[in-house]
Amino acid sequence: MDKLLIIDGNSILNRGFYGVSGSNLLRTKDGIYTNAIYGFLGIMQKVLKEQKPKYICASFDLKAPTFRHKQYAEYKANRKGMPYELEMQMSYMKEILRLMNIFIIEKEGYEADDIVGTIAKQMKDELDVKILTGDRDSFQLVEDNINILLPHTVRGQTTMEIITSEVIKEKYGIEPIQLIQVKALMGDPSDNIPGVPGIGEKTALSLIQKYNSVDEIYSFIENNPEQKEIKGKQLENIRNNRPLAILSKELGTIMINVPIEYTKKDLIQKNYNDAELYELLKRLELRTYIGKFELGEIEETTNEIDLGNIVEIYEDKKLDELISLIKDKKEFVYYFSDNDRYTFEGINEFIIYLDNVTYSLNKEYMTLDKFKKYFKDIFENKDIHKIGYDTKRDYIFLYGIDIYFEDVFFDILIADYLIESTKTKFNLKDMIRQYSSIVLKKEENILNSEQISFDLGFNQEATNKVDNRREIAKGIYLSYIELKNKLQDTKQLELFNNIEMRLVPVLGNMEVVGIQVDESVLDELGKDVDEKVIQLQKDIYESAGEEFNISSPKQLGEILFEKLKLQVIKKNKTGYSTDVDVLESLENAHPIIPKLLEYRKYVKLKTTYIDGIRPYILNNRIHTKLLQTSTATGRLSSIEPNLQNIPVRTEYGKNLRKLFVSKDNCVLLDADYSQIELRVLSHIANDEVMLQAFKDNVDIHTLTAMQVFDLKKDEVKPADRQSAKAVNFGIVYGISDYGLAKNIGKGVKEAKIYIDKYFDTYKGIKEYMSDIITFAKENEYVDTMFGHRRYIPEINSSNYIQRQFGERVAMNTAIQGTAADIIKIAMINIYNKLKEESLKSKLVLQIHDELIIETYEEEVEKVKIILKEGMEEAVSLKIPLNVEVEQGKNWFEAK
DNA sequence: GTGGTCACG
DNA sequence: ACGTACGTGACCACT
Repeated sequence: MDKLLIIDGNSILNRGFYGVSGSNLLRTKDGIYTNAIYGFLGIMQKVLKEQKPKYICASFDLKAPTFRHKQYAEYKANRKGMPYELEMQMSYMKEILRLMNIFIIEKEGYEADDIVGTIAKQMKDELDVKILTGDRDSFQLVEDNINILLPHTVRGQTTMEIITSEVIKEKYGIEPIQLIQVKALMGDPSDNIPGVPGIGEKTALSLIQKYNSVDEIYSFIENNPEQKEIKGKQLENIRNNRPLAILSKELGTIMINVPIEYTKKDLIQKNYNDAELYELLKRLELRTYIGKFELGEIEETTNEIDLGNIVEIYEDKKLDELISLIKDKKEFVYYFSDNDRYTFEGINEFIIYLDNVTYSLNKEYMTLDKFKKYFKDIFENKDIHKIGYDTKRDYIFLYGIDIYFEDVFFDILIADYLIESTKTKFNLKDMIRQYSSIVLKKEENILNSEQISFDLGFNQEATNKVDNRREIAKGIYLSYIELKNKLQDTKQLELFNNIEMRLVPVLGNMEVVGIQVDESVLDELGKDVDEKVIQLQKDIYESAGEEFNISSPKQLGEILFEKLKLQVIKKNKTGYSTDVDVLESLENAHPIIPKLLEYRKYVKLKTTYIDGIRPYILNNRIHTKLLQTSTATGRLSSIEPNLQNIPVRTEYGKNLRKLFVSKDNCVLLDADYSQIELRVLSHIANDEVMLQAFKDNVDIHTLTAMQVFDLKKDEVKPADRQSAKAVNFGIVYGISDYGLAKNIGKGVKEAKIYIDKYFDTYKGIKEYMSDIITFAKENEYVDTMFGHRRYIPEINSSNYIQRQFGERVAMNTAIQGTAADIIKIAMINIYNKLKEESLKSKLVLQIHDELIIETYEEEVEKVKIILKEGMEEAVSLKIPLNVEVEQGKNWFEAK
């Protein structure tokens, strides 16, 4: 049977609007908002690709003064109007659909979902109907030939959940059509459907599962006055609110008889009006979709921008002139066009831009000696301002040829990250387009990734195909101007200059230096782990009575919950959950469980940490990449390999830390902040009680236990302290009773009492949490003490879950982010101090609240002080920061 | 390429 | 009534 795709236009546009909203909503240079359209097309494109429907249509609400009935008018009036930014996108969206020759159905006085319902029911016998909507209310339409495609957008990635009758039955235990009955009872506040007071989803579902419908519930009650199945307050509510239930049922029912006229032929998907569609998408600056909808090969050009001249430098006289011009102007833009940044040979071209002229120094002319002769001074002179993109890469490349690029003036990559810190993927081409409207001619001739790499394998031929030199140079320059203003506007310029830019050489240096490893540790530990894994595998097979892939959650789930009939604790999208929580709660249910837990532990150790790390060892050192632009809070992250999550919590896993050693004549100094996040919180919130506790150096978890559980100091048992610790962590994460309850394995009620007690004790923190949420709701962002800003559009979402998430983020970001800022400052100060004092010891790792320095034996005493004081005195808070320093030949000993 | 799981702060 | 603790990255299975 051919497929028909019916799009609920309003719902999907809404989805697009709230799904695609970064810091500043996507808009064109003429100020047309396009984020909802962007999201709509993204979802639609995905569905078209997956479903390939032969028939297609879309419907939209059309408001009119005619209403279904009087109550409806009131109901409608109560609904929140569309934001202006969304409303203005509606007509463009319809126009795009028209140009795609997609049949649009609207009818005065009817909503999109009613039209969708009507068409679906009318066409279900002839066509395989798929309804694309983000509205769960539409589930009631599902039947054998009608499925719902429900888009989920997570971090810009769209996935489609297919809702069939089976899914509904599985999920709710009722037929799809009965969802109307459920809704009649529970209501829906967001849609102003009242429902029966005191009845929520749980009760409504169980009632319908039992009695099938609202009517049957009422006849049951009436015909059995003696019944005891429904009783008390609930019975009273149901009995007294029959009119509400009936009204709610009516309001919650999607119409399937809207008078609309169309023929099956109207619904056929025809060809797009390519040329016009192309023009419109271009005007809306939605270039990605021009490609995705295959609207031909588009040669985009950059109009109206004066790219300036290009000057090829091929003789020393010209180069001398350029150098003196640079020294005169003291500021220039540069870019290394390359296919391998690790070596000088990998650079194809070096471009410099100033005074609207692009200078090109190509590799035939620019030998290594010449480059060093002319540019070492330039790059090492901090009074000459260098503006670039991904300057940490440049630092590393230049370091390799003995040029020490220690003062970065402006990196547009990092500037862009500060402007949009929730973004994780950056590339030069998009950035230039966004900030300068210059469009690079072809993808292949610039690098796509901002990360440094020791083994980039770019194809050299592709690299020189298109001449984009002026576009890149001018693009970086214009981005710099634009970003500088944005940093100013968002009050982040100081953070950018004093912290982020000064951190670049620190991180570059740490990457180049790397950390020494003793590979024999891996060999020995590997052998041990292998043996354990093999034995455990054997035990598990025996216990299960068959062999299967233990690492497959699917196969494991079948064994545990079908074959061994263990109790299902938790489910996930794909089936049974088998995570630690589940296994631990089944610990005594079957002898296979402890074996599985152990198996998982050893396999993790082997795959991720033993076999996983080995390939990164280069001349006995590991050079992890420290990313400065990957987290929303301002923390760093570590990749290839990740050295910020090396095991420490279990005795056995900890042994891996013996892998990380100091080189000859050195030791590792390891320093970490004690309770930095809580200290930061007490400072920001200005909470007297907690500040005093830190001043007196009392154990904060014990104090919390005393306050929250009403105990005297000697009455606090280790378990109490443990629970109190969880509460403190919870506060930092943005507390919720449910989350806390889950973590400490107690009831939600109990958790709530703890939280109330906590806020009773730490009144300043309570006030701070409520203030920060208010601030975030008003401004849709929060920031750290040093101004690192994070936008939280979710905080005003109409979706409860998203909104709650937004609130937790608001509470957590300033704390986590400020701590991140502080250790960055410490790193900068320590790095510079080591340099100033001509010490050879080097920073080698940062693990969020911990720094490791590979320290020469003769420098230990000096470095210890620099490290400790550098961290403790990074900032001055109302209370001291406490740092503990340890030393050892390896990381295990030094911790 | 995504989801599940698990390592860290 | 609603269903989650905050921030990351790597590995495996599976589609």
